[in-house]
Amino acid sequence: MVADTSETTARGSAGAATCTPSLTAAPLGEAEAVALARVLSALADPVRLRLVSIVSAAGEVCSCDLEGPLARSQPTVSHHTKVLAEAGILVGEKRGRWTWWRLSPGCLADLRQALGG
Amino acid sequence: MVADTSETTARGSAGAATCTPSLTAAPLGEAEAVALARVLSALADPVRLRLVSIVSAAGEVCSCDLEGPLARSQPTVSHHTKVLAEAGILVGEKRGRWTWWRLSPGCLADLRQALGG
DNA sequence: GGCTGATATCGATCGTTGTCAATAGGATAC
DNA sequence: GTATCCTATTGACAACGATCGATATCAGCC
Repeated sequence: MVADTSETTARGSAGAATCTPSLTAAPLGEAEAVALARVLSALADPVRLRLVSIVSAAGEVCSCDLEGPLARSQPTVSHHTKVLAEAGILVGEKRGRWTWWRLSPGCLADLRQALGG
Repeated sequence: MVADTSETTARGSAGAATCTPSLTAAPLGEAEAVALARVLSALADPVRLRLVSIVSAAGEVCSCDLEGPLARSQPTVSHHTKVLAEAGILVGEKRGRWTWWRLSPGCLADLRQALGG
């Protein structure tokens, strides 16, 4: 048990950058631009950038360990994790009372590629 | 001649992502996060993404050739080019009555690297 | 000089978003 | 069951940003 209790990812929302064509290749279509902008918007916040870097460095982080380093209230931290999860950047897993967050594998790589990598 | 008539770049504003450490390496500092967020914010808009992709595909584009493809008014296009220039993503050069825009060399590569490349 | 055309700025509007206090939801411990 | 703890949601407010019409600035032409 434990395994996959309930992937809080909200995968249904944004497909992330998962098959975005390169920015620098050809003129972006309207829909592609909107999809890419959604992922970039999720990252375009200092608090969320630091949140992602903390998760990335630690591999896996509990929500309760984010309030301190980010110097934000619990609702605000919850809000930011939700935004990042809806963008497909973070994956949340509930274990008991705690929610553990980790990076969605390949997401940042996809984003880099969309940026002309 | 011609050369550098007047680099409208507004280089004085944001240093771009020019020496941002990797997001995935260590926890980002406050200032670094703010700097990176500024560049990402500039890109986190569908209109600006398409603008960048148009410039990237064409190499160099006149302002007057952006209104049509972007389906936005002239003041709005001017606003977006200004935002991108202040973020260090676009470089503008005035030649006569026209302003020509091109990508700031290395900027996107720097950004990709900051994203953990 | 004045006229025309390209771009930038100003002002206003309106939707979005970051933030927190208060509250609700859920899981564990007693 | 009740208490306790962690997380999510709600509601409100302030700040930001995308957009456009009107106007200003500036370069070239007559």
